[in-house]
Amino acid sequence: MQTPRERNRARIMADITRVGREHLISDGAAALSLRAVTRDLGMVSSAVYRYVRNRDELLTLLVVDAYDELADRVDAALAVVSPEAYRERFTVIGRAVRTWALAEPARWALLYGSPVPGYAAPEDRTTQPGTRVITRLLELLEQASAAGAITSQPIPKPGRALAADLKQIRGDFGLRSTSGSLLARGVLAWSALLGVISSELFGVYGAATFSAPGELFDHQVSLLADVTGFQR
Amino acid sequence: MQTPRERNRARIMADITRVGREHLISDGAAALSLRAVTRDLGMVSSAVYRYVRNRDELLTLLVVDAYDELADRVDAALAVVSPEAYRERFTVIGRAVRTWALAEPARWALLYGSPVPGYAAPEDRTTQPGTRVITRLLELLEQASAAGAITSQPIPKPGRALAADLKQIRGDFGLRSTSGSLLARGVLAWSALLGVISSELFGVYGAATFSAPGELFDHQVSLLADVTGFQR
DNA sequence: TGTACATCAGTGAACGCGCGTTCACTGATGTAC
DNA sequence: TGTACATCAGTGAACGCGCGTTCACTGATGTAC
Repeated sequence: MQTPRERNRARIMADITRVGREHLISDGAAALSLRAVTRDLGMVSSAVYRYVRNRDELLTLLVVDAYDELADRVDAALAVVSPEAYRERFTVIGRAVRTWALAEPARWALLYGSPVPGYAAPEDRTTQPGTRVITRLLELLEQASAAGAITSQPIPKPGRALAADLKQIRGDFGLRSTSGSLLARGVLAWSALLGVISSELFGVYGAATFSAPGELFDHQVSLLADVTGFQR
Repeated sequence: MQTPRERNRARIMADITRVGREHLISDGAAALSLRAVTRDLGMVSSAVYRYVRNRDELLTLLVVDAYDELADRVDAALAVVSPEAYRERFTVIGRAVRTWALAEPARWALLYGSPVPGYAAPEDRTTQPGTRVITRLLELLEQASAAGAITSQPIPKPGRALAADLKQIRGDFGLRSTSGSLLARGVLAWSALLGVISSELFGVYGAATFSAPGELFDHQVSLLADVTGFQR
């Protein structure tokens, strides 16, 4: 049902995204240049404007593309783990995220690193893909909790405002079994995971400190599973 | 003992750093421009080269400046807390880091956000200031541990390579009382802290999700204190 | 204390480069009858 | 099926901008005797 023109357009949009990814890798998001991308496609610089409104829109394409690829990897990794192996599923999410980040550092930086100066991701286009992974994590908490597979812990009581926020989130995501306290631990686990991965990727610990970063990561994820309450 | 010339030079170096900081805030590190900084100082663009070898050196100045200011804030915050209040000291480190990050998001991004494309911080100049805060954290673990104020926890056993790395670090930092397992938890706490702060600062959770980010942070730090083993 | 020379700070012009975006245009593809 | 018109894709020139870095230079500051 596609005309040749439509097919061509789709192909070129894909090409733009692909070349944009490559430029992200070599120059970073702040230096991403529409002209350079177009040049690599063998077009004249003004031709991109037939496909993309401006530079910000190219960035948005790349953000959405990256969120979706990351989430696809997580979903693929989860697909081969038993739905009842809650702790393992947590570990698998962590490992899949790290694996993608190590393979795609520039795109990781685009999603979870410093904001690109002058660019604000449009929420209406990035929120859905951007919440796919954390949604998986919340689903996992919900299922584990419903199955009684979460260790209750004597954690500090959230303040009033925090408790209200947590309640709101539980409503938004339809979490019935997940307590506010568990949700708070899940949020910490996710932030901590981002921190652990970014620390490794961005070189916080220096090159020579950890010779086996994979072992360090597995250990940290295991600790995070403990805090969250996943039974061993 | 300073000649007028030396005094002038020192003043201008300070001016360059100050204006550089301002540009970092408005444009980010990747777009930091020597020319723009010099222009703001009322000099002609080529004049900076009397003070700074090139753009990378300006970035290094700003990195060192930022690390030192952050560490100074942490030290100042710790100074008013009893040396035996171990858990509180942990909390105070976390809060001081967050407070600085919120006040100086661009400089935070320079230190702990995405790497600046094409720039590598020279280890001989940035490692010392860059490790000041984590050194405080490790000292705290050591003291708390020596005082028996750390709860032992049934944590996963580190693998061989990780165990060797941890042993090396304990040697480098002169940690006698700190076990490898405690050190690993401390490293997690630090990475997680970076992740929690960057998540808030870089907008990982969207603008509307948490109405009281300070409460969320305190709660998360408290959880991290638990994982690390600080007694309540 | 005064002078001759050396060092330093700042100037202004220049090199060569890349950027985002607009615009009038040509030729190809698609659509209505 | 053929033709007339509308839409679309890509061109090439242009606008106005900013960048890092080098270089020969002038005048001010510092130093040795």
